[in-house]
Amino acid sequence: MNITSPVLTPASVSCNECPIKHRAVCAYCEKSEMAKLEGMKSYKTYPAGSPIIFAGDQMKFVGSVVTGVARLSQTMEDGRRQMVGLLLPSDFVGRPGRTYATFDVEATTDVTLCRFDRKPFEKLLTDIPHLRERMLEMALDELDAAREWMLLLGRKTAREKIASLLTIIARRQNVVQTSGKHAVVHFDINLTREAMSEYLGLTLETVSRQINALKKDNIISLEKKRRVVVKDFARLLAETGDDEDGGFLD
Amino acid sequence: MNITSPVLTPASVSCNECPIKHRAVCAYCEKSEMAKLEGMKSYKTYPAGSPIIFAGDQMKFVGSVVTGVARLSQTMEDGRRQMVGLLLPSDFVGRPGRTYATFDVEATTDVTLCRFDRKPFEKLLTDIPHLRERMLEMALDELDAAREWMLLLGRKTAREKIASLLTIIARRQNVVQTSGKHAVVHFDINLTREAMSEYLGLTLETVSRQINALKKDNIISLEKKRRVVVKDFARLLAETGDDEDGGFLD
DNA sequence: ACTGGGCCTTGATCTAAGTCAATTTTTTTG
DNA sequence: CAAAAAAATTGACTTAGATCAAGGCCCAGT
Repeated sequence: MNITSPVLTPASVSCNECPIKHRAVCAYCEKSEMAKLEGMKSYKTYPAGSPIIFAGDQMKFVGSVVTGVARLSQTMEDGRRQMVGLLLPSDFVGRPGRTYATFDVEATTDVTLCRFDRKPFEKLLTDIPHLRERMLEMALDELDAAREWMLLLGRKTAREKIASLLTIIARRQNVVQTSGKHAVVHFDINLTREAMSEYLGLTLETVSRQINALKKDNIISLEKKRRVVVKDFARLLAETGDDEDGGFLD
Repeated sequence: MNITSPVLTPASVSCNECPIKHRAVCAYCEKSEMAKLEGMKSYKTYPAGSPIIFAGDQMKFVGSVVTGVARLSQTMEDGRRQMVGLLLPSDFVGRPGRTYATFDVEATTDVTLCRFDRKPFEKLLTDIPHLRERMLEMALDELDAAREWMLLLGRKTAREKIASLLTIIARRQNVVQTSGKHAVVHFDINLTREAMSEYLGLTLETVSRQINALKKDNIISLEKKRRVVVKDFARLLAETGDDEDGGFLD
């Protein structure tokens, strides 16, 4: 579902041709280091909607998302759910140093993971500085993202939340050119209204209403419910409540 | 203000006697490594209420909170504010590898930082594996905390938010013995109602009402507005909406 | 082509938390 | 110690978003 290129199968991909090699944990590794990882890795594909890890489970492996979209979420006893991570290709799954999972991970679209057994991976993490270096960088980036997300959850209105989500998804898919701020831009949101509501701390009805409000205000339009056309990206940005262009610094 | 022991002054403390040496970034360093850090460090004390760093500022230093409480927050153009980090002793301030600050940092109580110039510190981070190792661990812990916080912001009711905040503060001050779950426990919240509201994504009026509701329901009582007595910790925990005892795993 | 089941939309109503506006309590300081 | 400032409470009222409840749409499979 929504995987454009053919699904990768276990033994078929060498790290050389890996689509995420420049952004994943292994990004800084040298040839000899890659060889070690290559020897340990295995691919696994999870169908859309299926669980990858349950909170509380023992965590036997860690790995990188190669294709597809996965989500990290938390569930309360009475069923309230909050997404706490949106995992796209190159994002890391699992926390080295922890035996049990703290959050649920599930496949939103079909997801292929490049997996490593946790214990041996942890060993490599101490042996290969490049790996730890990249891991730290990724953790700090995620922390920054989590903090932006906290502002969204704590202070933004429903409309601002939707505009922010669309902006985030557009940015992560690299469909926005830094130049053409006013450009028309289109992309798929690989999330149901319900998944969006779990991301944003809203109900799915509110998500639906706000998306349609943005449509009525002529800021976006929809092709096929999950495909969004942003008529004027700058206007969408203005609706997020964030200052300026997002203030990209360093 | 609320600093129990005498305020540290710049040259007076050797790393040997540092109160946070077992939990700070430097926790895993060996003697020779500590010597390098010792040569670079300097203390600075910020009075309660004063800014430590503004978002957008150039980040000249990084460091650890030695005493006091600081907060990391984000402000929207129209003044809405959300706290995105609560920094207690041993917590790290600043993000290595970033030239400009993304968030505001300000002193909530008087705060003493153990500071390092950013550039030389980054150099040490690549030279001393122990430093990077601890840094990664701390970043991952903060990420987990941020994700719990996201659940709080996105899905919890005002009452659950207050109960959660009190629980978090009590835990961080180590006043809760894992054994005596039903024990009476008292501690200070070094935060104004407004600061609490910024933490929780509420207004200060709602914070006040909910604290008084918990008081009326005989779950807590107050001495001096900022000092809380939890009558029965297990009951407070039940009010957080989290499952069980917080499910401490590994 | 028909039908069943996910999704999604839309309307009516409800409510938790926000807003506005005084007080009261506590802390600071001259 | 009194006065001023800061923080906290409390009440009355409003509102954004939740909840409850139909329907509609769009494909996947027979």
